[in-house]
Amino acid sequence: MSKEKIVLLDGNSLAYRAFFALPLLTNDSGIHTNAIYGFTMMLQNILNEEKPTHMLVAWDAGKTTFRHSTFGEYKGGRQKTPPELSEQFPYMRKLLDAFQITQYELDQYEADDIIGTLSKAGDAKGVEVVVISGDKDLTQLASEHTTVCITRKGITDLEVYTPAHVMEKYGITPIQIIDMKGLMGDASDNIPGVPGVGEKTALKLLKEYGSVEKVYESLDLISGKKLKENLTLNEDQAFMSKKLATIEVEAPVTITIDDLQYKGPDEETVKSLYEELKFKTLLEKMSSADEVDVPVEKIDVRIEQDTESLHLADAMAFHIEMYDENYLASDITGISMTDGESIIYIPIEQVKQSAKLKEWFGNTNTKKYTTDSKAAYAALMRYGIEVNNFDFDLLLATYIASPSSSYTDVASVAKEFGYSAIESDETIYGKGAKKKLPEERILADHAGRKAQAVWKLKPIMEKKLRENEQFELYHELEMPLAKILGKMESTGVKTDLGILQQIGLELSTRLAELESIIYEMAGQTFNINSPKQLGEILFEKIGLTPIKKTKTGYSTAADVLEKLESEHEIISFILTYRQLGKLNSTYIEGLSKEIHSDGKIHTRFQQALTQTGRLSSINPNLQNIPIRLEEGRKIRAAFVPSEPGWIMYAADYSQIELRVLAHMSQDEKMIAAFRDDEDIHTKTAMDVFGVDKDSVSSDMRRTAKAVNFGIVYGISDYGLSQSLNITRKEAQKFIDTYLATFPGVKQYMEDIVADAKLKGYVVTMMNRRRYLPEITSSNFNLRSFAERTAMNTPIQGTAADIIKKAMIDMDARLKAEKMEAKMLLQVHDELIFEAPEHEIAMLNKIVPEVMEAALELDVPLKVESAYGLSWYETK
DNA sequence: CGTGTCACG
DNA sequence: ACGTACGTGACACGG
Repeated sequence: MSKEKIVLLDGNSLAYRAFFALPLLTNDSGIHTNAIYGFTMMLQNILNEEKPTHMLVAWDAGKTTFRHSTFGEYKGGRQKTPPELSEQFPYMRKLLDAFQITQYELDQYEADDIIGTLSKAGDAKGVEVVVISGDKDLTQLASEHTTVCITRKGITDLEVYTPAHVMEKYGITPIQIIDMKGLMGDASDNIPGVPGVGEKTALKLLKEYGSVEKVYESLDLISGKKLKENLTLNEDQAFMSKKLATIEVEAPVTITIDDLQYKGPDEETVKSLYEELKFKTLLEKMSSADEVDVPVEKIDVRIEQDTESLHLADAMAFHIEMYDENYLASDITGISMTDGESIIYIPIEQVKQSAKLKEWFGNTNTKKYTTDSKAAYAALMRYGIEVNNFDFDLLLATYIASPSSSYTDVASVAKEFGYSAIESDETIYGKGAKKKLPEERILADHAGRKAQAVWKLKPIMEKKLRENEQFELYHELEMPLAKILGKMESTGVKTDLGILQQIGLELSTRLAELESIIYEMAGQTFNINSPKQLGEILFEKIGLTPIKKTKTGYSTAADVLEKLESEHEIISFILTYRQLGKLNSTYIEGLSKEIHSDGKIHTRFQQALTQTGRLSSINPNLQNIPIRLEEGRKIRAAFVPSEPGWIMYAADYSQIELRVLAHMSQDEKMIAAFRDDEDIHTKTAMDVFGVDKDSVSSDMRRTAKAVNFGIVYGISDYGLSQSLNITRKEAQKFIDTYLATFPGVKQYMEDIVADAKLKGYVVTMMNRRRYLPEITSSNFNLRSFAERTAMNTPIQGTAADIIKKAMIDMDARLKAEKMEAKMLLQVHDELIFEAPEHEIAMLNKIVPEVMEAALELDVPLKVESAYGLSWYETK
């Protein structure tokens, strides 16, 4: 056991320091976080640097202390604690709890006194003590065993005061600091001292006489008439000031040094708190920094050169090691495998030549456990290896068990579930420009550890999933889907570069025209794409009325500009410029770059990312190709079948979220509307406005549609007012009428929020969970957001469950029918296929059939489909 | 690398 | 009173 080291922190002082050192940061939930953030930084720094065995954070107790009975105006005239800081204290305390650091406060005493008392106790035991504060007064505690660190500028820079340093800096001993304060006073604590005596005079007097008492004993010897007069007149005040500045070292503290043992943070709780506070950098640091400290146990990985004599078990964990995260493009460096006993690593050269390995992966009887089965499937596919019978996927298991934890690499997941021997990929490969391939031995060990982690984590994760009744969701929905998505990604979508370029040419011409018109109207050239410059032109030079502000200046968002259209003719040109610029940069230029040598775009679907169970699409995103405006919609003409004589086929669920809501809420009227196959928005308008079908105006239908959307999103009067451009009062009236019309929906919304408060999470029909810890928060914003999420997630998530199920069924059906048609894309409520023309009739039959039967609800699911020679024509 | 904006469901 | 509709990803800008 190493020597004891006690760190004592002055909580209030450091919190103030952090608060004023950092700008007033607000996280996106609306709470101020600058002091919490700074405090956390300090804390982590201290823990890293000092490595204490014992630790305490002392807080000031209430308003009055024993010092006030000595001097009523003690700390008088001090600014009240700003409310922006006050609101942050509870979080700092929570954070300390999560770090499992002892906190202490004592009625009538300040943090100083607690620290003084405990540091003296430590001194007496001969233990090393480190005191940390932003208040220089504490330097009086410096001694042989006690060092005092005072924050310098910024938040992590500390000045270390040992008795030697105090002597060097002031020429006095630490204990004389008290005398110094007695003579010169302290403006910040409202300690008066002796008028006319500042730091220089005080130090001079102390160097000569030693203490306040000695100074007064030797008054006659002091030179300087004015000084002598001041000292004489303020004798009582000098002694009182000294008393006030003296830190109590015998305060009646009820804890002892043994109570301060520090055993390290509770990582889970710290992490969830960081997540709550949106401390992204600290979150990332947490996983990488901690791993350095983990003693990495030896691992015995055999690098296989001869794979034909290899023995491969019937169930094995494996990991495909790749240099780049994009498994659709990056080369495999090697494969690690384990059967729970030995661990092997097969370099890619051996993998390529091994018939045995290929047989094992393809074998439908051997079970495969891995970190990311979709990546493994797609990557091995490129090497001509087909994988069958995945039986464990760490990425998906983690996602289902805890969707909020963002999965960066195997190391972080493994760590979270108690297996911490893996280094982060960043540690192994380096990052940024320094990223490079390490030598084979290091790579083999690293990959080997991952396979080992998969093996060890399988039973733990499966148990957890079974406990939560999520095993089926994971094993029968997400796992089979992973492979299907892998196929879709590998297949890719054929993209006609010529069409993109042609549209691009037209866009460029029009953009140039718009640009010169805008410059002329503005009377100068400027960067239209810069919100800052655009704001200055519109609201300062031209003098339009600013409607909304952002953190950094004027808002120039489309909804703002639209309100200004009547004020100046430049606005409509800017709006068009923005719209076309977006098409050009994101879709024409962006997509062109993504076309591979096979003439196709291969997006990747993220299956373990969204909080609701939806997929997302990246590199590029094919789930947000324009459709609403005709000019953008034309982009879809570039997405074409990969073979001559084939067609594109698209099928989408009609109103799937509202149908899910009808089912889940069991609202009679809504169920009836869908059963009768009515236009739901028109029906809503009829009921809400109390008119018959023929009297529903297009405006009424539009309003009803917006309210329906609002209901799905977790309605708020403000949100609806924004979308309809009406007042909040009017919006609230619509909501009230709506909920009175659909009492089942009202009941459901109330129940789901109440249930979420009780359980801490909400579930979809297939038992997908979303945890909502903030639903009980006292912060209005956080709580309201969680409440809306509670209403929205079961709906959006169930819709996601349904289409995932449809994709699995669809894949099986295409196979059963021996069709050539290929599923290419999923866009939340629609599926896009390509197929030979002669399969159209069959697709028209089976696609709607399968999609509509994916899950049985109390309302029918309805699918609409279309086909054509490009994605554009599937309308 | 954070912010603003805008594309989709 | 509080100040937002739910879920995503990509691009340009500017410190």
